Amino acid sequence: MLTKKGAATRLRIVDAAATEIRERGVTAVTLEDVGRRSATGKSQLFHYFPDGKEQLLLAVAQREADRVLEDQQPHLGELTSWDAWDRWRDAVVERYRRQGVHCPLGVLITEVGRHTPAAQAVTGLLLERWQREVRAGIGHMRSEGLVGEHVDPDRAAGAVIAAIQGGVAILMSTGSSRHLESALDLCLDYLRTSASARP
Amino acid sequence: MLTKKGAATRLRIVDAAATEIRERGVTAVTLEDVGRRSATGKSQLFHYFPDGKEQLLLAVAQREADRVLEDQQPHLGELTSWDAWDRWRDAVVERYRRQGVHCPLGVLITEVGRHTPAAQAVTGLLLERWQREVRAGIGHMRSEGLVGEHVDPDRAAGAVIAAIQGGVAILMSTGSSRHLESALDLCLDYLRTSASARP
DNA sequence: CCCGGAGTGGACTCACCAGTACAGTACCGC
DNA sequence: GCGGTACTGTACTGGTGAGTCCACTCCGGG
Repeated sequence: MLTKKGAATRLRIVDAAATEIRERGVTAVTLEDVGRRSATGKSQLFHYFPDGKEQLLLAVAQREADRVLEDQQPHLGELTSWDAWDRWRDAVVERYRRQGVHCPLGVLITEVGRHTPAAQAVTGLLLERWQREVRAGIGHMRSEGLVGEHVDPDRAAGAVIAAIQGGVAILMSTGSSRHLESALDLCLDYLRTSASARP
Repeated sequence: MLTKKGAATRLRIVDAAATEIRERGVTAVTLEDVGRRSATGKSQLFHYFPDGKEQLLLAVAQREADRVLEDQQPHLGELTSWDAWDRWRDAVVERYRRQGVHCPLGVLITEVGRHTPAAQAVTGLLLERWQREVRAGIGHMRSEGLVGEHVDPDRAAGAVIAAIQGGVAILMSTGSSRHLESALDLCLDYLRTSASARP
């Protein structure tokens, strides 16, 4: 009950919606805009997303969430040396700098996620996966003695994720990546110096 | 051209809008809701805010921005000892924990601020004022030798602000203040240990 | 007291947009 | 090729909400 053609159309709709939202924000985008961009109509849209706009937005959020982690690979998966951490740092900054003022996921969350548990779950899962990878990296560094014993990998990873989120939030509203860079650098500096600091 | 009575009504409208937005989000709130809550009507609303909803939202954003800093006082203004920093930390965490899932300012920014320069200026100014106060605190600690010479107060303050923003963003989408606390603690720990760390 | 403008009430317009109805067409299994 | 189901186009509906209009009241100054 979903032919190859149908799947392609569905994908085209999600893509179109994601692009429109990136460019003009959730509120401004109408289903007609999505239809125009994807060369479809309302009937297709409701055919593939019977619950309408909300369901479509959820699909878009899911897609954007996946993309967030994809864009950090392969660096995020192999945080096993300070060089690797620096490469990852640069990749994160670059990714968000390129994205600029538009944070599709953030907007979707504040817009859709507040009241629907499903959308909230998307963010929660993303944060969890993200934090797990960072934590693994910190754990590895610690086991090699490159990060102090007194550092709790989970809390530190949480702090790093928060630092990135905040930096991105500020980037979104000011257009400058300075805060993001400062925040990440402070975290990395903290980890680096922790090995020799008091326990 | 604005009697005492008029000023009171205007204030009542802004208050009502702010409360409604806190409770139900920007998109969900209609001018009728605001009217009902403030015991006014559309005519008053447009009397005091000729440019309609956008102007009202801007006034609300302004008000919320002021409140953000107010709520951190007096701690924010006197970051002159580690005890004071800890009190401030607790005040920030408490403030946002109480605010919970609703970040009126954040929502207003993502909603209004993206395209209107005026709203963007509100955020920009808030961040600037905030960062200046934190920077002053770090500068003071450094001049007393409690923070390392190699720490750049401006960058560190930027990182602290970003950490808070990110912690709050995560608090908003997950309901847990753990990330906010971890992020702030990491920053404070960084500052504390910087005095004895390698330059 | 009375006049002008600030302040107020509420009905009305108008546009917009999510969602629906129902038509027709393309594709797949048999 | 044939039947049914997946797919697609389009016109329509119904509700909603921003912004307008105008008649009215209140209040302070002269």
